[in-house]
Amino acid sequence: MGKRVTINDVASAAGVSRQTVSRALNDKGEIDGDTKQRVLDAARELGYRPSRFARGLVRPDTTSIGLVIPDLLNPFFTEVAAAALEAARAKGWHVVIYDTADSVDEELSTLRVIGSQVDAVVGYFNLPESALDQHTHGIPVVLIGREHHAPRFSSIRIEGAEGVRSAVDHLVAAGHRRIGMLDHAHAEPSDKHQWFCDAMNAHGLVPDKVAGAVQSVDGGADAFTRLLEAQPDVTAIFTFNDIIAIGALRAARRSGHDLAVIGFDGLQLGTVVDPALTTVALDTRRIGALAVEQAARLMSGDEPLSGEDMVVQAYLLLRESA
Amino acid sequence: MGKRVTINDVASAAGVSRQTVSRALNDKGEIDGDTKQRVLDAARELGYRPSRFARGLVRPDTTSIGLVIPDLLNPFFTEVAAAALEAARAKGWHVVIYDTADSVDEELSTLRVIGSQVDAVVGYFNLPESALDQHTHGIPVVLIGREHHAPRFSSIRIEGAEGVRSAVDHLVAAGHRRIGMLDHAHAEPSDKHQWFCDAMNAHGLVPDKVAGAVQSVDGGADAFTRLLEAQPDVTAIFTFNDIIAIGALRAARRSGHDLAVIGFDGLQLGTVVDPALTTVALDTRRIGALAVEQAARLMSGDEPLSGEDMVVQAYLLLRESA
DNA sequence: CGCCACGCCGTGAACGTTCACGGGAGCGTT
DNA sequence: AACGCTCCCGTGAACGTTCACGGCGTGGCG
Repeated sequence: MGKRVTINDVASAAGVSRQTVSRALNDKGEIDGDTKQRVLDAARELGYRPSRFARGLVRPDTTSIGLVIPDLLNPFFTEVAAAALEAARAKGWHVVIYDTADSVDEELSTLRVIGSQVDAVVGYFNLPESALDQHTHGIPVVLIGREHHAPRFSSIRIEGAEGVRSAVDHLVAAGHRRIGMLDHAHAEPSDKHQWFCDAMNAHGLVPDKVAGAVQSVDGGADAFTRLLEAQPDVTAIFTFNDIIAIGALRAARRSGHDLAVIGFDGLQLGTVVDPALTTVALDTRRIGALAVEQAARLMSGDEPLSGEDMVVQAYLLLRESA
Repeated sequence: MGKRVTINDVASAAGVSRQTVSRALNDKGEIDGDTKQRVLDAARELGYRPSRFARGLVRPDTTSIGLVIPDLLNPFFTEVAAAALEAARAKGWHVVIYDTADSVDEELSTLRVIGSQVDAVVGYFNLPESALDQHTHGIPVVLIGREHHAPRFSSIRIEGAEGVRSAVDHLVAAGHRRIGMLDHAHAEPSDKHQWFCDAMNAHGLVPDKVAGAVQSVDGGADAFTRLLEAQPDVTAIFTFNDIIAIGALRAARRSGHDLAVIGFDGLQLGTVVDPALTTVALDTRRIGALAVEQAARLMSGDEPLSGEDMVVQAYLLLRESA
């Protein structure tokens, strides 16, 4: 392993000083055309690459945040990421994206490696707060859709009870009484499941059987058939997210069933399927923007957003599938 | 603007030395439990955040690359990004994602800010190579789907002629003679348009009218109706990408036309629409992996991939829409 | 009592770059 | 000839952190 080639190596190779090399590379003035070319040649010859760390040390004007999401291929998180990217760009920040594949192990290894790379961390975590605290080396953390406790932490609250209630109201008004849910496949039920049960109870209905679904179109189709086997008289279904809903919709159509389906997320994607997906929508742009804003406040020491300013309200988006 | 809080500030506040602070924060041994707690308290009190640059300077074991894409919301680029993320993670690298919104101005401002942040740049650019060279401050650059010339640069070639030929073959074999295309809306025709024309000519057919489409579902629907107005006897359509194809498919269905449609990209998304989209597919995982591999070779000074090793071949993926 | 081992802590150095400043050569002006 | 100006270039210093090393006190063992 050869040592790193530094600016000094280039300097002595070109017969000039560090500063002149710096001038040549950064297109500063105050340098002769010939020497500049000579320096550039020497740099190429030696395979010189400036160290971003040394550069950043001297000009610490750039901040960058780490965005941690479970699955970039899920359009919901893509939308959140795009929104965060945009908000960060407006501040002149950089965004490093990490995909944890919805696995706690990956979260840990991500965290372990994130410390010396970013000034703040924003995203979705399953890890307990103590673990986050320990592996995050003193930088601010913003949790999306989850409570926080440590002072270095903050959060964005996702409030879906009302939106899910509207969805169930809508279903009930249309005459549905047996309503099932396709939840995620994790060990403990999701928030959405709780909201669903509350809404059902408010109508004096008992939630029908719940099936756990892998978060993909096929996973949704799978869970749908399982649910229908166990509970054949279900006439409507609420799902953990739009991807699963689309899978359920496809499975329903192929098996000749005519069910009402309501998803969760409000993805654009829901408009291209047939029938277009009715869904409980979340403003992903707002989520991304709020997350960045929280990180900004945490880093500057300002009072973080609180109360209504840090919650994102879900709402029922009526299309065709219910 | 207060000055930055450094490790020394924390040290004197806690009545210890830098090194002890460092030990406390990084969970090293060789430190007393009480002093460790005292240091941690002082750090929180002062709002201390370690500088990632200073850290990286002493332990330059982490490399990170910048991934530049035109639009993260386009699933094609999302898939490429996810693949690159995965390949980078396997190497222990970090990926900073930049979204240029398909605008040359944004490319420039992105480049301007990227220099001190990453060790290499990978992605899709419209900027001329001279501009890239100038604003990239001496770090390696990998171009996707575009030729390179400068020695610091490299590229991944996208070869679609054969795949598009198969698509046209398939259409012709099914009896289609009047085949139109929905290209992108930029000033000059795309590579895909060229491939399409070549394939048509090989059959002695003349390409039918081409409509420019904004790259969205609605854009595709729009272009479809325009094309059909101008050329009512078209029976099949080839499109610039899957998003546009899906829009065309939807517009066709709604207007009662029964046309064959073939897209380009091979998105997962194509399986959830009805009929499932036949498409000329690209292996996005391979694109992402190759791009990262090229960056690795450029940075280590190894011979970059060349010839067949650096091309991604498109192939016809038959589903239901043609 | 002498010695070594060990736990805890501090000091110089180094990482690679840019900034602020200073200085010399060349040329024109007074 | 002295002065000033412009153009080009080099020298210390600084950025904030970790590493290697050395030092001090305390306790155990021979």
